[in-house]
Amino acid sequence: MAAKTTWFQTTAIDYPNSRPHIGTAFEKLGADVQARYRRMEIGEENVFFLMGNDENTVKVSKRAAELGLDTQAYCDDMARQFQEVWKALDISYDTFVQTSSERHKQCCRKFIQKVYDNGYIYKGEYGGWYCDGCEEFKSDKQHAENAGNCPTHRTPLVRRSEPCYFFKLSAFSERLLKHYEENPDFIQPEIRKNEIVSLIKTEGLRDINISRKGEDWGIQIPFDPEFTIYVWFDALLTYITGIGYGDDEATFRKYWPCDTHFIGKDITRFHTALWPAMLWAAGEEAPTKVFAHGFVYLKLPEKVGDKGAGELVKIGKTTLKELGLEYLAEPMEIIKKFSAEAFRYFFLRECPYPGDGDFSPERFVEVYNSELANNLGNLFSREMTITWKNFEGVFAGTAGKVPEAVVPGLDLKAFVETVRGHVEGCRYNQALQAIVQDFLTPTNQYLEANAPWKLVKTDKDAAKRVLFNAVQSLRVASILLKPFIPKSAEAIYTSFNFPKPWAEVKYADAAELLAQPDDLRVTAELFDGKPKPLFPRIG
RNA sequence: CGCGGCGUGGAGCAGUCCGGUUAGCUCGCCAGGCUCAUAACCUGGAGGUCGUAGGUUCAAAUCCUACCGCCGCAACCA
Repeated sequence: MAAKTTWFQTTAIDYPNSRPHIGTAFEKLGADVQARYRRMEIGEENVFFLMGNDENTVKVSKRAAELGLDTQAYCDDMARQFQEVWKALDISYDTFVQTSSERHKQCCRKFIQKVYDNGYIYKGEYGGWYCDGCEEFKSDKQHAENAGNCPTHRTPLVRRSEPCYFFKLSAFSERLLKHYEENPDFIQPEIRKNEIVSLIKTEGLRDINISRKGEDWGIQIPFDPEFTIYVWFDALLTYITGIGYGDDEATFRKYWPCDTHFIGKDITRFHTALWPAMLWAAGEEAPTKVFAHGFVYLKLPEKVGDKGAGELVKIGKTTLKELGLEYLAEPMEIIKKFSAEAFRYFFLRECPYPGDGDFSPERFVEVYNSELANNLGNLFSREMTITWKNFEGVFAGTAGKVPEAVVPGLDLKAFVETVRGHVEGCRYNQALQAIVQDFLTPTNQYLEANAPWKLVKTDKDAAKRVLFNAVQSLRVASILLKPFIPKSAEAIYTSFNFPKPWAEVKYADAAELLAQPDDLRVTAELFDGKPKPLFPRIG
């Protein structure tokens, strides 16, 4: 089988009816680590990371109307705000698609036309509970739970049916099940796959209504302009319009099929059932993998202990604002208060990407202080300082010398492979745990056991060797940490004259201890013989 | 019987799929050490009948059954 030499990944596109919160940030972070890792391994030019906003929904136009804004202007401003947050978090996306963009609309129409021409779309009638106030259909569940009334307007819902277009999703049940079976990694983690399989087996798939009538916001259906395209049918297409489907065939063919769609676990069924079916209906391949990550829940101290999902601004009956903690729902505030690197590290270390995780201010400080400040940051500081004090930052005579291993019993190659496996499997927390516990902590122990600050008084060369060896741990760790905390990792790596340029390091470079042509030396700028703390302690 | 997750020393977790060395790790706590370092780092210690009750087995946190408690999702909230 021909190996694909490119890597294409996406995150779910977000509704811009409110600003991004830590939950959405969590998804982008996990995806960003993967993109950065892939770029290290196969080169910048072969990786494409797509993100975007999902704007063609009635909710967005309503929100804009509430604010008295033009819908498009509102969308553009939200897109700007979203990207501001993603940039502050160092999310390294290559393109940001707005579904209200002309290119997306055109490509979308081409796609739906194709599906229509292929006979997978037919006209029918859709019936449901309708609210005149909301101008939308409510689910049977909402109808039942609110005694037949609209939950917001408190007026009776009326049974209404209207013509619409259906997509023949039901025609793909068998093919989907077969696809899951033949591609066991298609849906990750496995738990989500089991859910979908049992869902299809027990409930089957029904044809879905992919049109809305009489909306002025959205994408018109090319073969019947009275209708607009149902948001999901349009949103999913972002993943292909963003890489040129319908107008840049070469780029599209270079990257499709998608290597991984990163999504939240709640929208698994859209991505693993509807989406492949849509693609097949248009004669395209299904994506290679869909990774459904877990959610982050705010965990607040004491009585407020209620976990809030989704709308994170609301915790049970209390709002964050009332608690004076509103900044917690705003990634920007956390970044400003601490740092993007700290934000990245915390979520990636603390919350298992495949499962759910908690965010609490106390835990945030704890993880930051113990692992970033006390362990990694302090290790960096002590090595730099001793080296500077005793050798003016130069390890004279180490040119051509191969460093010795500092962690007893650790097979470096195997260790790097373990970390690599965790990264590729999106088990970021385990990757970080391994780096800290199995590598950085033992390096601190190595320094303690060999006490170069003492040894330097009796055997200066021996002390130099110890430090020279220990510096390698910083090199190895910085390479392994590059996808996670890019800026800090770079700061560590470039504090020495390691021969390989930072932009070119790969995970494989971390697996070997090699001699370098010049004497190793400290190149970082020091202040009074000390480096600037990488991670100042909090509190 | 809608679907799924969780319950392991004070807190947060790993281990459970493929039962078997003294049940690991982080934080906290106590006592030492060290003093190169961001009051950091290192060593040692106290603290757990692994939700409950049964069952299988030479042997169970790990497999089976029942029960209790907590939580999330349920087709446009990541």
